[in-house]
Amino acid sequence: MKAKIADIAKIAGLSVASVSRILNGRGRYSEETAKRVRQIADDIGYYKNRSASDLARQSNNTFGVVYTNSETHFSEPLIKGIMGQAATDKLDVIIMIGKRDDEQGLTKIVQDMIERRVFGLLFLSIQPSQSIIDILNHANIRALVVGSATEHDVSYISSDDFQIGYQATQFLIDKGYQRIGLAGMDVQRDYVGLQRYQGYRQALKEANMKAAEGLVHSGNFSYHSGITAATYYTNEQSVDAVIGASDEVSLGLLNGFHDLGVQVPKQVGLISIDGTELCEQSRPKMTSVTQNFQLMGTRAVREFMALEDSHNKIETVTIPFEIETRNTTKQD
Amino acid sequence: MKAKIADIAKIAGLSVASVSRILNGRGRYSEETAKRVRQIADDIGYYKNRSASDLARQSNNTFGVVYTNSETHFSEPLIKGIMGQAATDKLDVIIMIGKRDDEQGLTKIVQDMIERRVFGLLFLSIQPSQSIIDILNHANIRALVVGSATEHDVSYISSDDFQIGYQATQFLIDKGYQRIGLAGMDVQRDYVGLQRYQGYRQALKEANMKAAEGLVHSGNFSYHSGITAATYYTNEQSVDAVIGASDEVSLGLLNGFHDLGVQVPKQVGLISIDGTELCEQSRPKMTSVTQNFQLMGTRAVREFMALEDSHNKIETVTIPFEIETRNTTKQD
DNA sequence: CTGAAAGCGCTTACAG
DNA sequence: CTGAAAGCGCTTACAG
Repeated sequence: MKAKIADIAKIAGLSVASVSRILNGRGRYSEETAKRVRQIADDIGYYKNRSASDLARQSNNTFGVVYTNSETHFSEPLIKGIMGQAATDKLDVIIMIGKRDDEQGLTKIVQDMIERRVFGLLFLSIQPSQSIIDILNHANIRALVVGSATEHDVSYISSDDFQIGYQATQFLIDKGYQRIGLAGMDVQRDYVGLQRYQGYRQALKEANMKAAEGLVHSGNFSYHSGITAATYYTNEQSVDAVIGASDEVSLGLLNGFHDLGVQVPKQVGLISIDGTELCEQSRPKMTSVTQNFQLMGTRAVREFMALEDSHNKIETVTIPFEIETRNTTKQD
Repeated sequence: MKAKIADIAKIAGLSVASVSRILNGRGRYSEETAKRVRQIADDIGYYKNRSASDLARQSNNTFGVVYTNSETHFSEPLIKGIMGQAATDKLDVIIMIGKRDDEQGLTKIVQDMIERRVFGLLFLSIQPSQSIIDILNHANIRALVVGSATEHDVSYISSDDFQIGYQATQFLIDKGYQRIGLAGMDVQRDYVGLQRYQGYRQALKEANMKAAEGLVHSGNFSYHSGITAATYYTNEQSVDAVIGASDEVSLGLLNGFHDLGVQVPKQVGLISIDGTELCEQSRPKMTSVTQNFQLMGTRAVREFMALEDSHNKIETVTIPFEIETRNTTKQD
């Protein structure tokens, strides 16, 4: 039988109410008896029953994060930022993991989170469908997509993907590259892909370069997408340089080119998007558009907190990125 | 105001008890009214309040997993195995993330899990201290370390680390390597490190080779450990081949050697321990002792289930591994 | 500073 | 097949 407040109360010769107040540091009580109560609680191994507490309080201070740890690598800094800020804000976070493109599984997770009455839900590396967003709205639970933009009706915290596409391309053009490929994402159906693609086109246009359709190779942000893109660019469509949609894609490109005897950066330049540790752990190290994922995580929970009182909608937040030159692009 | 059972009951003209039974599929009721009730629940957007439910049932079916996503890479398949099995067993899992070697943070997480009254706790990539284990025992919550062995008083599911050390060494000896290094873990203070080291010594001994102390280079399973080990083996202690304590260590070794102009496998052989996707994503691809992490995850939750009734202690389980030859060792 | 009491939303014997 | 009632362990006005 687990210890409960009543047990403490009996031993201390106090009422349940008083013990509750003391344990929660709420209301008035003498520090003297408080000490005794805490001692007793410790002695009998008391742990608050969260279900009872949450039920009585009719609220709780935990928020949920759902993410998928597949394909992409940037969840780590995101989580780090989130956990850090949650800790300083005395928030609890429970995490659940979903599979990408598993609508049913994701729905189950979301329902679970609703049953737990989390006060907010963060989506990492996942784009919730509109139907899931509707469920959340209906249940009156704030949702926030962090790490990537989305076309659906939720707020998000991410980099400016148009600018990422634009500046990555610009960077390559400035280096003197002519035929610039874009690989590893679906530039038609994926919202992020589309934004970046438009930035890419804009940069090319401003440089009076044509954006040959063949230069874009589709994919799903995975290592494997990079591998197949490398084959494509080697056998079917030559390029001077390519922009990889994620670090995984870029590593795939790097390895794929390597396996085909194409030298990077001597024969083809490469710039990656994300800038996680993978860029430092490849040889050659990869030049990248580095996103500030940790800051996104931090901001995400701050936004939630700011909303505690005001019932405004969460604003969409854009986090700055930077380009880090490493060894997969021409030195100048 | 969130919908509750009473609301449904009123609309349906039933008692709260009946609605509860229907929604949980417990007890007898007519399928006819059941249909009506479910419809109403759906219409008004009802979601069970888990706190109330768990409190009333005095139990719940969620277990917790705590892990750290740092340094090491094998949490992915582990989680995959866990989630898969949890889904088929209709179990809920909540995840919390801790930092390695953050005793205080870990304690907080464990307390949180106790407050939530999880019926079991899995530790991934983390070795809980004895004091944390004591807390858990005291709170009467089953704990299980998965992915690595531990000297503390908890059950665990892992590979046989002595055998890993032994067979990796044996493999290298069979290939004709003479001076065999062991890098990336603390073979004195880390339990896993110690086991593997003993296997390593045993294999050398059986081959009548001496285990020069200088061949072992300490570390913490990280990429960085690999980098420094490569420098060490290049400048201070020559080796024919080295065993990397994890894929991260091995990648560090590979890159470190590369940066120093040492060729793998031409000048030095390398075998990694873990066998995650990293081994396929490096160039050359890394030969590895491949552990079956996904199976460990699956088994972990199965063990929990098996214990539902019987109150036996969880047995320690050993999962088989295999050696996969790739390109960082001599071809024969 | 402390206690009695109501209530949070659900579940579960028990009785019918 | 259905309902009235007690109870899960805590919190929180309210009264003193």
